Amino acid sequence: MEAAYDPQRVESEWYSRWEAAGVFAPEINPDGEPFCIVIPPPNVTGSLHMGHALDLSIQDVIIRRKRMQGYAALWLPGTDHAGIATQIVVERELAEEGVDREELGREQFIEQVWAWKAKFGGRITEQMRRLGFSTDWSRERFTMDEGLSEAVKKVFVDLYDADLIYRGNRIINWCPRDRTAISDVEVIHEDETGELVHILYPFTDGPGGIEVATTRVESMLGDTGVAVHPDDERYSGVVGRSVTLPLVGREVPIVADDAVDSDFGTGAVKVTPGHDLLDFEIGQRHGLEAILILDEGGAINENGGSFAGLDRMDARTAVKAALQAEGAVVRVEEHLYSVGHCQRCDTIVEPYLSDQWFVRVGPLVGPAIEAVRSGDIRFSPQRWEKTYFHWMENLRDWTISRQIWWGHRIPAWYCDECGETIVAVAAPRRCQCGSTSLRQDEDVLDTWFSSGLFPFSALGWPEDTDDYRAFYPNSVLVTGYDIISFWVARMIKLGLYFTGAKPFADVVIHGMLRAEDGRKMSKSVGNTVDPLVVVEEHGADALRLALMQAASPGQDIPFSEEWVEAARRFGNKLWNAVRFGLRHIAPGSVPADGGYPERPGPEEAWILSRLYDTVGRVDELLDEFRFSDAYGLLYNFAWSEMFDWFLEMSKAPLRRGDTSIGETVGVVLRDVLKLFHPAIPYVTEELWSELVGDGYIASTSWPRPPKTDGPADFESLRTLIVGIRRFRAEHGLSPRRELEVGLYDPDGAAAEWWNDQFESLAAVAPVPLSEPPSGAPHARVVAGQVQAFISLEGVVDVDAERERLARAIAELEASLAQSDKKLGNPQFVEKAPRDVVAKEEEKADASRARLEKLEAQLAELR
RNA sequence: GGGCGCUUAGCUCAGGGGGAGAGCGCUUCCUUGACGCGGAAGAGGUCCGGGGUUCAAAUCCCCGAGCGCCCACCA
Repeated sequence: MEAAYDPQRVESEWYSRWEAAGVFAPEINPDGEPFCIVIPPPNVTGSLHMGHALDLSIQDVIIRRKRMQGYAALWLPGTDHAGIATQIVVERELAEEGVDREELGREQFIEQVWAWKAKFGGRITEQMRRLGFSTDWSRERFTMDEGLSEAVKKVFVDLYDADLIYRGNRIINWCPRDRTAISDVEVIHEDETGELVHILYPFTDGPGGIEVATTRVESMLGDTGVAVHPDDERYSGVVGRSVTLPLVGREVPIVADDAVDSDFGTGAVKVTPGHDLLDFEIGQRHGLEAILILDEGGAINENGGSFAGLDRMDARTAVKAALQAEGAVVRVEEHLYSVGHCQRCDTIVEPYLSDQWFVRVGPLVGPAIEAVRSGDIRFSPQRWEKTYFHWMENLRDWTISRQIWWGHRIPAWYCDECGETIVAVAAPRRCQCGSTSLRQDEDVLDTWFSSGLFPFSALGWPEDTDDYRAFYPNSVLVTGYDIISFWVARMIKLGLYFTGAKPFADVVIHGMLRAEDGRKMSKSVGNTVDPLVVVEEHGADALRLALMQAASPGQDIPFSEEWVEAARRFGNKLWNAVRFGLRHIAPGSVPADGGYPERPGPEEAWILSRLYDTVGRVDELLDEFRFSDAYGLLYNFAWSEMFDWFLEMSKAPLRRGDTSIGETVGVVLRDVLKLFHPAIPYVTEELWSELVGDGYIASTSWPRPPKTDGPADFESLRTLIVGIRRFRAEHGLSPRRELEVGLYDPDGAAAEWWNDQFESLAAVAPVPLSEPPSGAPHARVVAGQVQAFISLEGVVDVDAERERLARAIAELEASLAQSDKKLGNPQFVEKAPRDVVAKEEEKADASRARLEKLEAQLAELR
């Protein structure tokens, strides 16, 4: 075995061997009970970021453990066509070559995107391989695959037939840069300080006027009314009258509507039905015309008169100036309000009246809420259910059409002759009116429409495939809280509606990875950390273990390279522990499972009992998706107990040629490798090949050590050894300095095996005493009934030891005083549980006994 | 306007009614044949503040402060 741990070397070969051996591809029969996770499909043109690394590391830990536990464990990978995001990327690329999308035309452009996908679509999946994720690539899916596209069409047509999809002329969010509609969840609201401009609209039929206020002054070009609250006495006389718009000259009515908030501003609101949702609704109720004043690129159109051609932001300035020139501006004040930005390109979005397709979500919401409320689907941590409910209960219809080219084209055709709309899976040849002049809708579907089907469409639905039958519903879904509304909620709604079953049983929500300073990682701030760079430096195992240790459920994580370094040191430690083992055990001699000694020696019994306990607790924690707790516990077991104590304790027996303890070293090391394998697959596989050499750790069984009772006197031994070490440290004695130590043991608890350990761990050879020594001064280390007496003669200054003792006595007295106070409280003795009281009594007794001995010793030293 | 989260060691964070923890950093010692990417022994904490419940509160409840996030038709 290589002397030094080199992550890059260790991580270079295993992945292709796992893949070639089909380790990640489950057989439905007879491998066992199915267990399935589908990946949140990343953008096909993207590259792996830290968030992916966290998300996928969690999934790999879950799936690798389940696989080891004997489940037919499927982790299904895939990528998302990511409509707008991908189109933007390809457009930008073409623009650099001087090619314009419009010039190219739709078909050619789409060809270009497919070419782009062919060229770069493998990048992110290669990166996933580098990180060691055990997805079954033989089942890889792409959201625009033929099968998945069929599923999309079927879902669209079925929802249309059920009147759950409709086309309508509504106010939607429009991104002028991307020139498409986007859904509510794709709008990011940010608070910004702008101007609230108060304008006086003069009455048409007389003097005076009505004052309105707006943050988007240019929208007044499209005003077709003014609204006030019906109960607002200030305006009771003006409802029914009309005002004349400055600049525009249009005469518009004053209406009364409940939606108006009398307490805001002047209590009168200008109504722009074409560019505001509330105004649209008011307009509908009062028959006000909706006038569009913006074109698709966000510039003022011909309805804006002399302002036509100006970008909306320039128009804002120009219209305000023109109004001021007319004296129509009453005042201008600063105003904090929230502005919607496009999630993809950060452009300010506009409310925009347009023809779009919508999913009527109302009827889908009830079952989706019930599935979570009843516990059929569980969120973990549970508090994220609140977010889910809150979002579900406040839903508006989902805008699903996008005015872009890359995506699933809407399966709707319009007849040129009669205007009929035909929605069908296959392109219709002729209309019912007989016409063959049919045009397909130009729009494509929101990307999330297809990803919302992924848990079942990726398994072959609507075909009744073996995979669908075996792996649906999925077992677990792992994702960040940022896409609960985009994705999780929609999968639940659509899954329940179309399959009649929940899409998954557990939803594991993790936090966002942040930069070291706690801020969001963002390309524009320039504080992103590329996981592949980290992997190159420290290895995939180190990054993965660091993420798992930091992944406190549902909580954001500031990324810190220090953690990765620490995790890599753990890999190094593990490496060297196995290297130590192999000095005493023949390579390949450790069985792949079992092999626990039937009559373990005391050191072995201790570590086996600790192993048993650790496996039990780790299993509980992992079943509850508490990854950081589980790996924290494992880390401490491996390092503090297995390596620092047991391996050290094994040295003396091994030197004597004790083969039994060698077997135990091998078996426990093997189980440590197994327990860590889901998090750090590479180094554990490499070490497995050295230690066990049989098959792959990736497809072996999860540890199941037998229940073993550790030796009752282990803690006494440990106390004495630590005490002697401490004695040396506090007196500045070299670890090599010989000490005369006598061991007084009235109960005979100090067995023979202790001698080895004293020699090995404390570098002393204790002499058994039949009674406590008298005369010459001694330091004393007390562990229950057993006491170690360290001769002070010629070793340390008696004064120094006296001081040391005095400090120990003071500490002990303080703790004893606390115990006595508790035990002296009758309320405590009566009301506290018996075991708590008993424990406290034990503690007090032990302290008292120890104190007595220390005081006796102090007296001896005078 | 509504909701959620966080506040614990110098730093970054776990924990969650009865012994205050980890990593990193810090101090002292150690060239023992697994590992100095290591070992041993330590120092360091009014668990944000104030009330309450309880025999017992860092932990549960209420109030407050600071920070962060999400949602909302904030003209």
